[in-house]
Amino acid sequence: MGIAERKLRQKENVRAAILSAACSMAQEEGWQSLSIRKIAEAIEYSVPVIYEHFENKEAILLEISKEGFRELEKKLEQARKRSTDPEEQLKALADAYWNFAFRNPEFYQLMYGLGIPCCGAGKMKTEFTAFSDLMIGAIKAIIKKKKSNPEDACFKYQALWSVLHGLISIVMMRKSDIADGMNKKMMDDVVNAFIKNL
Amino acid sequence: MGIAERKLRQKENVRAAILSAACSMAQEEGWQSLSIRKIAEAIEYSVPVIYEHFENKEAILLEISKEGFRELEKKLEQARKRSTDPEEQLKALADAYWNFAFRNPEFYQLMYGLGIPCCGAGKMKTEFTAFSDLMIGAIKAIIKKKKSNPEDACFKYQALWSVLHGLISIVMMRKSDIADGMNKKMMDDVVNAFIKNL
DNA sequence: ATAATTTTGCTAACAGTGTTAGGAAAAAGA
DNA sequence: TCTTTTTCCTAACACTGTTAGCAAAATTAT
Repeated sequence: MGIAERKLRQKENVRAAILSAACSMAQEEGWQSLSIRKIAEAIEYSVPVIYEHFENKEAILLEISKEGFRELEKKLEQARKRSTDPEEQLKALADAYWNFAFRNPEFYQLMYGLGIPCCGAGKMKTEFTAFSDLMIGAIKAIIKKKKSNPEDACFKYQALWSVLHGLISIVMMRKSDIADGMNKKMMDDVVNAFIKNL
Repeated sequence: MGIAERKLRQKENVRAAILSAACSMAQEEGWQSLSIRKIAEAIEYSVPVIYEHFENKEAILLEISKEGFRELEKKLEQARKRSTDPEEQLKALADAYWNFAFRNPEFYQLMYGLGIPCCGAGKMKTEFTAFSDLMIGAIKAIIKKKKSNPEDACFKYQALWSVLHGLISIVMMRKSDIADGMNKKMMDDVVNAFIKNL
């Protein structure tokens, strides 16, 4: 009897519809404006049906997040295959990583827990400037001492800032998902290597 | 007549109480569980009073975020002053930056828009492993080709990951607050420099 | 001191959120 | 055909941010 199978298939369809609706809604309006009720309306079912497929909203987002990781991995795998030279491979990997992030910003934000509603976009220029001045000052002094190219100061600062913030935010948001190794000692090593290379 | 001044002072007190209550509540339970009603209860006023001091919830968070930047800048300034050698200064700056982030995680999260409720902590190990395998593979191959120290592969991978994610998330969340310069071209430069130093 | 006016701060509501209890209708099996 | 199971909805609960409208208190003017 194929009845049970048809039912299972239908159930699977509803589940897929939930994820698909959540995805496209997030892509259009961002995660903040995604609600269970809107999903229910989109899939033309009532709200409790959603809870038959997912324990709660977080479970839906978790699933989509995992889908994001799978998609990213696929892109990275494709990129790696484009060359046999490891240097080219690494460049292609970084390239694919960047492209994935900015072609699927909603996915990326979900995957790394980015996106508290209120970060005051456009209203923090002075704050960031004050911070960059401090860092660039020290970097320029080191460059001068080493007689390296002073033009690089700004670029070097941005690289250092990125690595600091990246490391911190990965450890802060994903501590329980990553290997130990990533910690303060690692940051010290990175900073030392950075200085050595100025 | 000091009446007007007293009133102004009282009003300022309420405003400060709002910010203080919001801060300590966030530190205890995180930003997600902070609500206007809870703030109102904490300062022993009714809800609409809060809206006489702040346009909306976002304005409160924005203010606290700015306070965070000021605090961070203060710590960085102190760190810089501890030495006259620029290399020591830069190390101290990075150190202070890290410490600020992990001593005030709520602040840091607010400042960089970290912290969507549902990032599925602890449930993404396999996903991250798949990603790291790809990157470490390429890195190890380059190291082998260059006959560098193979022990460094893991550390190098973490550094590259950090800088990629840091750069992306800064650009993604704070594009309108930072100087241009930070873009894909910059990432390419960073990756090239990284490869050169393997 | 009394009356008018402003300021202050409240209650109560609106529209939205995630989540769940309980029951009606439809489908399947006996 | 009757019983049982599955499916799915309405309605509610306890929250959320936000605001309209009103009562009481404080200030100012008469």
